[in-house]
Amino acid sequence: MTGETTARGRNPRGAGGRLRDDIVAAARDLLVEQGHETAVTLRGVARRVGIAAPSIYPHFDSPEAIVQAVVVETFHTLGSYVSDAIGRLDDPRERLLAGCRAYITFGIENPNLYGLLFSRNRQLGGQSPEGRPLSEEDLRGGAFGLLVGGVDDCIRAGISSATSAPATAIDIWVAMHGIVSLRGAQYQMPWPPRDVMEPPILLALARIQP
Amino acid sequence: MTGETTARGRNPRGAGGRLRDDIVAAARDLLVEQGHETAVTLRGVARRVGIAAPSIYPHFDSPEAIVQAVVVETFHTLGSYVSDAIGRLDDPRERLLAGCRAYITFGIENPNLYGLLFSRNRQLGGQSPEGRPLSEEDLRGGAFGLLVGGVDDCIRAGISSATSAPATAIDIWVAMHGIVSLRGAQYQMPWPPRDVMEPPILLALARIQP
DNA sequence: TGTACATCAGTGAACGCGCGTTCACTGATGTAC
DNA sequence: TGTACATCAGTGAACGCGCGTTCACTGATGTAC
Repeated sequence: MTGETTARGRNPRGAGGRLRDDIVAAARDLLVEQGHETAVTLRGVARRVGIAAPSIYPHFDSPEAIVQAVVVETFHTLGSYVSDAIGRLDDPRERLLAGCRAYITFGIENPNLYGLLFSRNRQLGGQSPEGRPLSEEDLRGGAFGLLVGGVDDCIRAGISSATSAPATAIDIWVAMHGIVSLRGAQYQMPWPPRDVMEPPILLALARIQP
Repeated sequence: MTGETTARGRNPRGAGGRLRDDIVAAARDLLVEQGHETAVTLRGVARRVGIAAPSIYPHFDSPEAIVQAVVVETFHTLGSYVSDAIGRLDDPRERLLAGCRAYITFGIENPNLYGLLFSRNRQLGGQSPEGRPLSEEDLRGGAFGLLVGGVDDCIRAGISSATSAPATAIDIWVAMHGIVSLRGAQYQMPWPPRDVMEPPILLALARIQP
């Protein structure tokens, strides 16, 4: 995530794909800094990368397609982030809490990218005019899939009294999403420290006795 | 909330303020339809109202100021909506559930306006370049204040084991916000019916035994 | 080994559009005398 | 009761800007013969 405008030479033959990566990285940087989807303009991205505006067309049909590429990348990043956090833990309760904590941390540390993932009119398979729809796989195989698995492990271990892992995962997900969104947007609220606020919410919704 | 472009005559003397209301209504309509804050352009609003673009300046310094007026209006609408829902109920548990249900209903039925209220860079007192900051009063006296009161009533009635009404209200608020945001954005998810999903979440977070 | 050619990875100028903003103005209506 | 004037509630034309998109082009590099 460098994001500086650097002098760049022409790519060697066969490495035209490098420019594609540079374009996505520049768009990501613009989104991180500006926050708004409208910050990603074709000319703005080109300036950032250090190329002429029309040079983007061989790689992306529209600015929206560039944003979509950032969305796909960010879903993968978020999934890896959560996956890494629970990777070396055994206890199902600890795994669940650690995964949720990682999810929320990612959202708080990357509020603009996180907001992009779940903004209206950007849903899985939905409205976006050009971008290819995200498959259910993109979500199921990602952070949400890990959450369902984490809840299921707690149910099987007998520490959660929940009856449906997917329904319980949805409960937890909406709470995590609310925490991320509102902490990011309403930073003037007297928020309790995360370690005080989050575990009771998560355990209550996971139907785990504290 | 009419929103049609109508022929309009000049306002009589002393009624210049009417145009202000028309401008805010047009901006609200654009936000409802388009969803994005960038849909509110000075020229677009003027077209919608049926006036020349410069005629907006005596009433608003910038498009952002128009959006801010919609935000203020919407906060009041949301507060009234919740207030009406709990108005004729006595039982504290019923009042809390009814108020929460109304909040979520407002959000689901007005997803774009709701999203505007809590979008990043639009927080109480924050970043917006021109708009006057929302006072704490705007929130405290509104829906969030009612929520704190509702939780407090349940604690005093002995049906909630929560120890802090404000902290518990925050827990409930983030969950409601998550429900509204994600139901609006991710309509492909297999959402349970609201009556099945919401009360258990709200009661669990309110620390009320079911 | 040379050389003509194709391809790749872009460039630079130009276009039309909607935008925010400015400026001088217009014409109805109330008010002072 | 008339009339000059101030004010209110706007208008219309023009500007410069950044945008997406198009078009013909350029120059390095690999490849066929």
